[in-house]
Parts: sequence; structure tokens; C-alpha cells
Amino acid sequence: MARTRTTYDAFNAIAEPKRRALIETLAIQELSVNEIVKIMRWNQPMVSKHLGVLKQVGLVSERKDGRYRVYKVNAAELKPIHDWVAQFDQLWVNRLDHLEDYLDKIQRGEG
Amino acid sequence: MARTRTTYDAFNAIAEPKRRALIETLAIQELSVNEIVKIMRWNQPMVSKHLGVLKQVGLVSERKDGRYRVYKVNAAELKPIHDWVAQFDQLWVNRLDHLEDYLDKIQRGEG
DNA sequence: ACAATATATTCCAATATGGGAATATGTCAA
DNA sequence: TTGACATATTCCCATATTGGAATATATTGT
Repeated sequence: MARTRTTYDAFNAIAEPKRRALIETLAIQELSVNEIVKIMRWNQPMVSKHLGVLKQVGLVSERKDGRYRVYKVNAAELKPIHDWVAQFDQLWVNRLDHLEDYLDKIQRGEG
Repeated sequence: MARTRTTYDAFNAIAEPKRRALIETLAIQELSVNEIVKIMRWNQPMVSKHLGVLKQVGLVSERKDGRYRVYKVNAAELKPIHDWVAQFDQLWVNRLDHLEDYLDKIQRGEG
């Protein structure tokens, strides 16, 4: 068997750094493909391909506007990731608390 | 070029569903490899390989205990993912609010 | 030292990938 | 209709992957 497909779910789609950058950019505003090409400084097929992956998992959606295709983020598709990670966040928040306690202790000269 | 390596960062490491399952299991308690083998019902090399990837990105750490190697989750390595996703969570929380408004409206007979 | 146990590593095959280059498709404007 | 523009798709390569099977490497108890 091979690796899980990038189009399998949002987890796989956002593993690629370029696709995260794309999402960050599109979160600010909707953009056409060529606008993305200019902003990201990638070639046009690369932009289209990465958008294609994001579209397949529903992370972006596309609206036709004449010759243009305007893409926007569908952030709700990030919720499964949010929820999956959130179930563990206490595990590091607590550690951070302990670190703060420790630093306070040092501060008070009890270190 | 090929796909981003699974060992490149936590994003890539957790894209694989089996590795997420592994993290979920280890979050409950530390476990030796063979304990994981029994719980997950995967063969032993598969467990070791997936643990290897998670270890390389720091998502799990390993403690030697005689013949055993006890693995535990290092959830702090999930924080970059948490933070990346969190910057977008308003985008779906707001939508949810709007949905609730909409449902309220229907409830009041204004739909 | 030896047998048994625990774990890691290697070798293999099939497969999907990201990027580049070229090309195809679609759509407007004159 | 034609040319210009906007976008998508195809073909290619090099590479890393997952899983299975087999094997290697600890480490322990006797």
C-alpha cells in the first residue's frame, strides 16, 4: 500500500506547507487564480493543482466569475482537525502551567 | 520532487490515521510496544515503524525499561497544529452563530 | 552461554506525490 | 470569428511511503 492520499481528508491536505500558505492567504480574502499566482509567486499550474487538492477535501470552494474563478476558504472543514487536537491540549497546557509555577518559584528565590 | 516527508513535522506525521490512533491510545497511558500490539491488533513491525515516525517528529518519547520500551505522548508537539488551526476557528464559529440565529428565527416563526 | 522474549530494521512491491513543462480548455472583447 | 487571457489538465520524473515478510538486534532469566 502507499501513503494516504492528500485528497483523503483535511489532515492530509494541509500536511503540505504550500497548501497551508494558500489557506492563510485565502482566509484574508477571496482571490482568483492569477491573483494567487502573483501573491504567492508560484507558477499557475502549481496554484491550480494545490487548489484542486484543497477543493477535493472541501477546504476551499470555487465561484465562477466570467473568465475568473474565485476561490475562498471553507474553514469549517478544519474543525475535525481542531477537535482532534483539542482533545489533547490539556496535556500541554498543564505542562505550561507547571513551567510558569517553576519560573514563579525561581522569581521568589525558591529555586 | 516528491511529497513532504512524514517525518518532516507533526502535520505530516499525524496525517496518517493509524498514527492518530496511536497517539490517542498513548494519551491515556504509557505503553510498551507489545502492549500496543495487543491493543491495536497490528503486527509488531507496523507498530514499531509508526512509533518511529512519531518519535522522529517528537510526538512520542521512549523510555527503556529492561527489555521493554515504554512510549508516551509528547502532546506539546501538537501545539503548532493547534495554533495554526486556531487562527481560523472564528471563521467557522461565526458561521455556527449565524446558523443558530437562523434556527432561532425559524423557531420564532420568522423563517 | 543459552533460550526466550521484546523490539527494530531491512527488503520488497505498489502507489501517490510535487514540480516542471507543455498543452488543452474555457471565456471574454473587439 | 479571432486573438488574448484565465485556468485546468496531462505527461514526465524522482522520491517517499505503507504494509508484509523476513531477519537482525537487544536484553533478560536461568
